[in-house]
Amino acid sequence: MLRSHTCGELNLKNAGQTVTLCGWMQRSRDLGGMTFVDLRDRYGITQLVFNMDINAELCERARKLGREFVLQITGKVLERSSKNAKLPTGDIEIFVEKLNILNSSLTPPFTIEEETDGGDDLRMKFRYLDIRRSTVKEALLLRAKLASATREYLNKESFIEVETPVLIKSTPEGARDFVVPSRMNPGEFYALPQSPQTFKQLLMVAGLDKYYQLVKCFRDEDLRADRQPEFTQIDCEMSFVEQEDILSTFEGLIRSLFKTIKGIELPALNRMTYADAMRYYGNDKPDIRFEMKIANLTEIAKGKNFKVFDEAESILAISVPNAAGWTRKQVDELTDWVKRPQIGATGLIYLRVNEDGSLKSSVDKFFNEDELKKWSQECQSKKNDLILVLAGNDSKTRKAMSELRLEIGNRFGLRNKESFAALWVVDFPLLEWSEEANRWHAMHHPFTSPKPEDIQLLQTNPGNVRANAYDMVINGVEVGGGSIRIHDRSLQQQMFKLLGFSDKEAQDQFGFLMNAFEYGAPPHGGIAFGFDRLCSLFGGVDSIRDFIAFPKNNSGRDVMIDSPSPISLEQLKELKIRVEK
RNA sequence: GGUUCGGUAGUUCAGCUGGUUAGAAUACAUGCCUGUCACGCAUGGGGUCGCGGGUUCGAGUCCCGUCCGGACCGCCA
Repeated sequence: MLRSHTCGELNLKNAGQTVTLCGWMQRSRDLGGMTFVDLRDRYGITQLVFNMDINAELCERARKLGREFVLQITGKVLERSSKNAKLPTGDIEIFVEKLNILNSSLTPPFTIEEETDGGDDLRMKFRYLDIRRSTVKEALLLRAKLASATREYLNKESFIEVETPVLIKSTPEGARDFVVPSRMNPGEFYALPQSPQTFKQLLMVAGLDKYYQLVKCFRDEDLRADRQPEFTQIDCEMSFVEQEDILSTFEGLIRSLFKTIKGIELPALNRMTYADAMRYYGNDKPDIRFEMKIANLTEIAKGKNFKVFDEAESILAISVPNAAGWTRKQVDELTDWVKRPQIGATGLIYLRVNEDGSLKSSVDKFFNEDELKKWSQECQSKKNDLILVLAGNDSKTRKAMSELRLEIGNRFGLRNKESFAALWVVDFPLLEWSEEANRWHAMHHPFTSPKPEDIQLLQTNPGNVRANAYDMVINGVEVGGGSIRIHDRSLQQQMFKLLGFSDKEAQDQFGFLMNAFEYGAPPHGGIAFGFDRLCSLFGGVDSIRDFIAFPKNNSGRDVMIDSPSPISLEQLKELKIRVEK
C-alpha cells in the first residue's frame, strides 16, 4: 500500500502518529515562511504544512506543486493551532517530512470545486476530472448505495437476479431500437433491448418465480435532461400474483429505500385511478405535493355568448390560493407563458375572488356575478384566490392546465425537493388510438392483461378496456410502471390482432413467447423502475446526468470518447454494409 | 422534425441605438508575506469575438447560412 490512511479519517486521536497519505493537491496557500497544502482523495481533505525554518528545501518544493499533482507524503499528525470547523479533519494537520510527487498534472480546464466554473460540455469532455468534484462523486456514491439497498431488499424477499441477453431481436412496437449488425449473418441485425420484458416473462414460465435485474436498457429516441439513450432499470417479475401483491411488494421496496438511504418514513401510498389523475391533474403522473386540483367549468360557462368558451370542447380552471393580489402585469406575463408553443394555450382568463367576497374577472362583459359565483363554487375557491381558466380542445387544454398548475407550484415554492409525495396510478386504459398509424396502440405494452371484467369490451369498445397496469409516481415523476401480464396464448393472440398484427407477424415476432405460454405459463406480473430517475429524485436534482458516470449529451454523443464515430471501410465490408453519403 | 436560448481570454461572463487600443472575475506565471483554509498584496502574459457569406466608410454588435451546446415540444409501447 502506498498509504497508511485516507485524507478523510485523521483527527485529534491520531495526534503524534506518523502517517503516509496519497492524494491530489486541491490548492496551496503560500504564506512565505510557511506553506499549506490541501490534499484531497475520495474520502476528504487533509491539510499539509511545510515550514521554511524547519525544512527549507522541502518547503521550496511544496511551493512549486501545481493543482491536481498526485502526491504521496509522510509526516506527523499535529493538532492545529487554528482549527477549521468546516472540515472533519480540521483539528489536525500533517507536518510533512517526506514529499513524493507520484505524478504531475496539467492545469485543469475548470476548477475542481463543489461549485465549478466549468460548463456542461467541458465537464463532460473531462468527465474524469468532473468526477473528482464532490458533487458528482456524491451522486455516484448515492447511486451505489441505492443499488446495493435495492439488491439487499429484493434478495431478502427471495428474488433471484438473472442476467438476460443484450443482443436480442428488433420488434416494431414501442421505441426505436438500437441495432447491431451481425457479421456472421450478413444483412441481419440484433437489437439492443428496450427492456428485458419478454425474457423475464419466459423466466416466469421457467419457474424462477421471483426475478429481478439491475439492467441497462436502450432506446433510440431523442433525449432530455432526464432521458439517456442507455439507462438502467430495476426490472422485476413475480409469478402467482395479482396486482395487489405487486403493489405491496414494491411499495415495500421504495419505502425501504427511503428509510435506509434518506431516513424518511414514507407513508403508505395512495391509489389514484388514471381517470381521476387526468380529471384532477390533467396528467397521468400527478405531483400531489400540493392540491390545486383542476375544476371543470364546461357545463356552467358555456352558452353566454362568449365565443372562446362556446367553441371550446372543455373549459378548465384552477384556483390559486392567495394570488388575488397579482397585478395585471403578473397575469399578463403568465398569459404569455401559457401561449408559448410548448404550452400552446390561446389565452388565459382570470377571476379574482377578493377579500370582501366580490368577484372581478377578465370576462365581466359576458358573465354576471351569479354566474361567476358558480365558477368559484365549482373551483371551491376561498377568499383571495385567483381562478385561472383555459379553454379549447379537451386533451390539449388539460395538458396545458397541468403545465400551468406545475408552474404555479414552482412559483409558490410548493415543490420542495426534500418532501416526497408518492402514489400509485392504477387502472390505465389498455389501448390508445393512434391517429398517425390509424390503429390501436398498447398504452403500456402488448403483454399487459386487460381487467377480466373488461375483456368482453375488447371486441366492441377497445378504448374503454382498462388494463391491470400501474405506475408509481413520486413528486410528479414516473419512477416505475408495470402490469399483470397475459399468460394465455389465445388472449395474447387476440391482443396482437387488435394491435394490427397479422397472425404471421405475431408468430414471427413473438411466437417464442406464445409458444412458451402453451407449456404451463403461470399467472405473472411485474414492474420496472427507472433507476437513474430514482437516483436523481433521491439526490434532489432534476437531471439524471450526474448520476451516470459517463453520460451522453443531448444529441446522444459521448463528447469524451467522441462517439458515435464512423467505422473503417474494412469493418463495413466485413459486415456487408454500405453507407449512404 | 420543430420551438427557444446561448457560443467573446484556460474558465464563467459583461460588452447599450454599429464607432478609437474588446473588459471583469477567476485561473495561470513571477515577486512579497510564518497560521492560512475561497489567505492577502503587487506585477505580468493571455483573444481568429464558433465558422462562412452579406449590408456598411466601419461589424463582437445588424442580416442570411452553417456548425456546436443547453432547455423544451413532437417522439419515448
